[in-house]
Amino acid sequence: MPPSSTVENYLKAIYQAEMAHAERDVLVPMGQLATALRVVPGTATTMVKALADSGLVKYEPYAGVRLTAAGQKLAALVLRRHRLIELFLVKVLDMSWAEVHAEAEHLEHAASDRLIDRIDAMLGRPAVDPHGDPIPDPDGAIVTPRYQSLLTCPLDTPVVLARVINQDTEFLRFLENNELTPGRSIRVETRDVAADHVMVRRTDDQPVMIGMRAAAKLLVAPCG
Amino acid sequence: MPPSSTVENYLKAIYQAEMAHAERDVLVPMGQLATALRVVPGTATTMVKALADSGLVKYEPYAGVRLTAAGQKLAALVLRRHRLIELFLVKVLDMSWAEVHAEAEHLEHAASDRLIDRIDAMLGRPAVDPHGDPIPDPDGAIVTPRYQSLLTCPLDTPVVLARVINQDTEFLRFLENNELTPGRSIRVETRDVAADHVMVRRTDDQPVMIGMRAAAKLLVAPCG
DNA sequence: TACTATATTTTGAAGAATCAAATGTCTAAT
DNA sequence: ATTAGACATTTGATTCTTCAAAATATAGTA
Repeated sequence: MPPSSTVENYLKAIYQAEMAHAERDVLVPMGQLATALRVVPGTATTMVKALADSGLVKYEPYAGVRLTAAGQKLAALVLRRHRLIELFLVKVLDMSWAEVHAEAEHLEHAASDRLIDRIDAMLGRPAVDPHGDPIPDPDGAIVTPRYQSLLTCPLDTPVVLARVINQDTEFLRFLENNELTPGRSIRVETRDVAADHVMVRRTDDQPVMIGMRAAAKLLVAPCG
Repeated sequence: MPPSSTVENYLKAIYQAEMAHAERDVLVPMGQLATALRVVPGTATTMVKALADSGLVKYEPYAGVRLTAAGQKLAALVLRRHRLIELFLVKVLDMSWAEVHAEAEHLEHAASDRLIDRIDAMLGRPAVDPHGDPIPDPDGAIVTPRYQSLLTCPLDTPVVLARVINQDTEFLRFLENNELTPGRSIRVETRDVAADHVMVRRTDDQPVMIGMRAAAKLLVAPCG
């Protein structure tokens, strides 16, 4: 039988936690996983042991969990569904950038491969979703460019906003209101570690001030 | 918390079983409900008792079950989601008439009111789905015209196909292949009870032969 | 090294939804 | 009025996912 949506959510969370690190072979600690899934730690332990029995993850007690190849593929396919749905909702149903994440969280478990392929075709086989997150292909393969963030990119150099790694509705609304959406050109004018902020200037010369925690979630590519 | 999809499915099944009768105040027998939901009878009994405790149905032991007003509303809203999704999949995603039912069975439990309203707006607040089933409004109100079927309509009189009460994929494919879809004009030429068939003629003069069981599932309205 | 703080696992229990099979009820025909 | 056969309910068990709280392991500090 197909994986339950609970299983899909665990795999997705592990996948995303692994991706948050540059190094390969990271182990996701149980506590972090439990927090991400909003369950108590014991629940995550129980569930991860079950996933390990199904061969979807490698579980190392007291150390953490890592996806197997099978688990990675399944997780990537969930992400594929999620991201195609998000883009579809924005492009076709004209929903807001900020609200589609929550909607896709539910629909990703209900949409058939058939439907997802239709959506994919209608959108012209897109490479990224509205947040700039890459969309895995039907085999689960995914290309994830390594971007710099607003914290690491060169100062006073035009860059293009490529990806936002934070699905929080309020944060996305803030970005939308300030025209800081993927595709936009900007440059970082100053960084003040003491004040914990980054000063960004848009092409229309409007300045936007962003806290460093938030700035780390905005990824940029060299201009051009 | 919102009703589980299991609860939604029970309510929907009861609603549809009630609708299958012309009389008001029918009691749906447990066996029929169990069959519709593909569970053993005992499961249906257990579940229906829980629904009764939530005030969604009236349960009469050994007699059957009936929706309360609250249950009716919830059921109608599930049907609303289901039918809008079906129509959307056909019109916007160009999916086949025959395949959207199964897809909608899953999506109906995952789509938010927000999304459903978007879809409704995009489709121009339609009154019926691709099978001619009426779409309840956002309050759960529904207008269900009483049609005649191919078994009861006058002979040799042009009528328009209004509704198909059977979601079986193979049957729908058969109808599609024979151009017997809602909106089409036809007339019934002969009925042969002994041979158990009805002979229908399309506007293009092509004859189609249909068994009586199937003919009962095709509802028609007077022409014009 | 011993200790403490933090993270993790274990244990026991719960609710939702299901099944198999035993039991009970109803109806209609003898 | 009895009873066979159909239908419905009950009982006991199972799977999945979760929690609370007790028990245990690990890592860092003194």
